[in-house]
Amino acid sequence: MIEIEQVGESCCTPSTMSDQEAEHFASLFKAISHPVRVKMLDIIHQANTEICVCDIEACFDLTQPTISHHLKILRDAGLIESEQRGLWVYHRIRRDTVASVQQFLEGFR
Amino acid sequence: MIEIEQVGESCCTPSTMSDQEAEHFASLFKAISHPVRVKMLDIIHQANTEICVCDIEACFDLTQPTISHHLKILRDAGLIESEQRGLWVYHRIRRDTVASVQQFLEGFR
DNA sequence: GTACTATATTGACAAACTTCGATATAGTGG
DNA sequence: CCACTATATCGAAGTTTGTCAATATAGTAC
Repeated sequence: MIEIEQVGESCCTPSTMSDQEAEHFASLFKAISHPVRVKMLDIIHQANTEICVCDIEACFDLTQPTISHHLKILRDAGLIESEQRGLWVYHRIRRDTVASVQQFLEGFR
Repeated sequence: MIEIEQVGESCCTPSTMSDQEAEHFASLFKAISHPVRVKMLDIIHQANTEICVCDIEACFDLTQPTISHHLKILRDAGLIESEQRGLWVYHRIRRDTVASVQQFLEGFR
């Protein structure tokens, strides 16, 4: 359970950000916060909309369940989308989500 | 210990990203991957270069050591910088670091 | 010097994360 | 149907993270 209690009047510089928004973006950042997943995003991006799990596996010294786990985290966060065709599952970046993270950071400049 | 072994020739879509780069940005994302720290960045940004720890404390239902811990994570990641003046420590966003994260994400669009 | 204040550090505990081996699911092809 | 392949899920072990209470540090004011 996360506790972010906004004390309202006693907070001298009230945040314009809701707890929901903070949690939403924190979970997005958490999804990208592992070097394997950072590299996965790059591999998927480089592959240009067509890459399957077995190809991704070949890039890492990790077991298949671990690769599958990291892909699920990226998928659950909405950072990639997956499509099954036959036995293979293909992946691509969700540019809308990446853009929303970028836009969020724009607020801190 | 993190293991990202690039298998070279067997990887059909070689990543253009070095392991170092992946780890660098993963650690930046990790620093922002907690709702308290997301909100802290917003509070510090809203305060416009002048806010001390005790002011930040007032915005959360957390103890002082916990606030100090989260601030240290942001500082170590280079996302904020801190300056002591008398008893107080003031904080501000490091726009260059935020910009570098934005630029990094630009590569995935 | 002492008393006080703001912040940092330490140590402990619970919760979450990462990884693996084992197993399950689901599609293909005989 | 059976054998095979690609991917997902489960369960457990080890590591990391978040939080607190207690304590330390360092600056201010007397």
